[in-house]
Amino acid sequence: MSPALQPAFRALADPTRREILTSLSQREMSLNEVTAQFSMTRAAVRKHLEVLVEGNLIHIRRQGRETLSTLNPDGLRPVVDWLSFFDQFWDEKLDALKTAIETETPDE
Amino acid sequence: MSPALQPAFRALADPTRREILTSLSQREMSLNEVTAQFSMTRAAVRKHLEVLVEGNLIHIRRQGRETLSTLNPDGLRPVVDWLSFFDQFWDEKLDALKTAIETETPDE
DNA sequence: ATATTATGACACCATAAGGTATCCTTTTAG
DNA sequence: CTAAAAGGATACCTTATGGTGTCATAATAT
Repeated sequence: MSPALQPAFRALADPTRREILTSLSQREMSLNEVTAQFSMTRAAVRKHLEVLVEGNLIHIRRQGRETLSTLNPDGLRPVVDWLSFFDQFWDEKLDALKTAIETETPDE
Repeated sequence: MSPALQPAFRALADPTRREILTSLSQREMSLNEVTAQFSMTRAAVRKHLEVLVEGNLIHIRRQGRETLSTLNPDGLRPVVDWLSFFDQFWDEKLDALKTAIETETPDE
């Protein structure tokens, strides 16, 4: 149950995989359906799906003769959490801006 | 002024680079200082820094004989924005939970 | 002036990554 | 039963990546 941050970040590093995630956010899709959205072979897409599984960003299940993939939003949690550490720096800038504005327009 | 999402995600995909970002969040550091935190050569670290610059996640400036790197928190913005699209799925789950709770304890 | 410090610039390497093509197996429609 | 549909599994290929080593160069301390 470890965070598994690396596999997730690794999975997100490829544009094709990010696009796949966006597609799967709409609905569950078979390998052929996912493949139809790209100009690459089914085998290539299958590899991307496997990387996404390793990153815990999607789930795959076999139904009959097709392989259905579904988005696993929770897998993004570790990533978002890691990034949230840097929120403080944005906040600091907002605070600085707020202070600047207040100082700029002294009310009394 | 484009988002440049890919270079940022690419830069974040490596654990060493993520660690560098964390270090730089503390203070500006020279190449030697950054290198001291890892068990790899200065050249290797320098390459990582270059990738971080391409991802717009840090800034580098030459001061005298040293090269100082500083964190650029704003560079994370495109990444966070992209990820925020998926927040809705978490919210949906929260809503489902809330609904479940409300249903579970009918008040009247 | 002269080491020493801090890098830049390359050349080079092994492995990981992203893709393709081919062949085999499992389901399912006729 | 038989062919088409949907994938799985390999083997292979090219480039990108993450690293190392070596040598040259700009700043600095003595």
